[in-house]
Amino acid sequence: MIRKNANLLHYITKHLLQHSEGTIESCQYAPRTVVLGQKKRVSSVFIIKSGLAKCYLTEDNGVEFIQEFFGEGEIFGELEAINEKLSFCCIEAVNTLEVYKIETTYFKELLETDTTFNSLILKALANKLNYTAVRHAYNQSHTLEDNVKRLMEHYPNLIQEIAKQDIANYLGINVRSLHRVLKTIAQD
Amino acid sequence: MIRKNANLLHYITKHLLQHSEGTIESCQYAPRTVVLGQKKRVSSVFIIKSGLAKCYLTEDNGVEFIQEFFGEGEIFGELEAINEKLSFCCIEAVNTLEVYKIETTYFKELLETDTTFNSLILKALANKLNYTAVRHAYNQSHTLEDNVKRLMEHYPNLIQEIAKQDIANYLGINVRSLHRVLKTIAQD
DNA sequence: ATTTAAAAAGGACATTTGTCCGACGCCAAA
DNA sequence: TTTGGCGTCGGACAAATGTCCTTTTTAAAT
Repeated sequence: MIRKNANLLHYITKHLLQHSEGTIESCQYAPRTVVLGQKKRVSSVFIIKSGLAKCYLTEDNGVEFIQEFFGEGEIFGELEAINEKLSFCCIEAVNTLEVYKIETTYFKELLETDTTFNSLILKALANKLNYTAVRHAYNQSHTLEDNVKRLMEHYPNLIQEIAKQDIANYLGINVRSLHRVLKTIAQD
Repeated sequence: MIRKNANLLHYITKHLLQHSEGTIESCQYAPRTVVLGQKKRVSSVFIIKSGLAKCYLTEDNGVEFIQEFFGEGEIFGELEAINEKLSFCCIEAVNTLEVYKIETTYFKELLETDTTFNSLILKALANKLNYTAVRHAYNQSHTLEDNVKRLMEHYPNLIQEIAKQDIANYLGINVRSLHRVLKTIAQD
C-alpha cells in the first residue's frame, strides 16, 4: 500500500546529486497538488524525498482507482520515460511532498551509462510488478473483510493517516461498504 | 489478457541465438504441464516461441487467480532472476508450448553487457506494469458485464479458446456468475 | 455403440455490495 | 457566532454475486 525504495533514494543522494550539475532539481508540493496529470506528456522522472503521494487513475465513468501510495524513494514517471507514452496515472500530494526531478533525457542517459542506476531501476520495476500482482490476486480472491483486516495489520494507523474515501478507492469499493466492514471488524 | 512481445522474440531469434553457444535451450511442453511452480527457486528465464501459457497464483484459501495469459515473445521468470526471489506465480501450458530457456546467470550477464537486450527488458517490464495497472483499475471500476464485454471485443474467439473456469479465474469471479453475465449479454 | 468423466449451463436461495439518503460533528470563512 | 462545506457514519432497500445443487452437453475411452 505504501511503496518505498530506500536503495534508490540512497543512491541518488549519495552518488548522483554530486555529479548532476543542475540536471537533478529539488521540488516541493503542497498537499493536494497534482504533480503529474493523467494523459499528459511526461518530461521528468520523479523520486520522492519525503512525504506521501497517491497514484490514481480516473476511469471513463468517473470512478477513481488508487494504484498505490508512494513514500520515500519511490519513483514515478519512469514508465512513461521508458515507453515514451503518455501518463496513465495521476500523482497527487497527500502530505507536503518533496521530490527530486530528473529530466527524461538525462534519466535515459543514466540508464545507458550508469550500470548501478540501471540495476536499481530494473529491480524497482520488477519489485513493483511482483507487489501489484500479489496485491490484486489477494484482493480478488478474498472477502472484503479479509482485505481490510490485512491492510490494518500492515498499517496500524491507516485509518488516522488516510481518508476513508481513499482507502475505499484503493480497495475498489465504495465508502458505505468500507464503513460496514469496519464496524463488523470492530465488533469482532 | 494475452500478452505478447514481438520485439523481444525477434531479437532473440535474429541476434542472440547465433552467439549463444548452447546457453539458450529450446524446450517443448505438452498442454497442462506446469513449466514453473509457485514458490520455487528459478534457475532459468523463459521466452515463449509459440503456444499459450497461463500465469496464475494459488491463494491460501485455494482460489486460483490468473494474472495473464502469455503468448509469443512473452518472458517469464525474469522478475525472480532480477530480484533473486522465489517464484510467486505458476506457469502452465495451455496449448503445446515452445519456449527458449536462458540460464539465470547468463540472463543477468546479458542485462549487463548487451545494451539492446537491457533496453528490451526494461521496456517489457514497464509495459507489463502499465498494462496490469490499467487492467485492474478497469476491472475494479466497472461492472462484471462491462468487463466481460470488453474482453470479448478484444478477443472475439475468447470463449472458444479458453475454458470458462479460466476466464472466471482471470476476472476474479466464479463460473456461475460468468454464465449469468454471458447469458444476459447474449440476449442483448 | 456404450460408458464415463469433465465441462457447460442454469434454478433457487443466501450473502455481499451498491445506491440513495439523512444525521452528526468538525473546521474554516464570513 | 454563525454558516456552509466536507468527511464520517449508518438505515433501508435494490442489485450484483456467491453457494449449492441438478441437468445437459461434450468429448474421450472402452
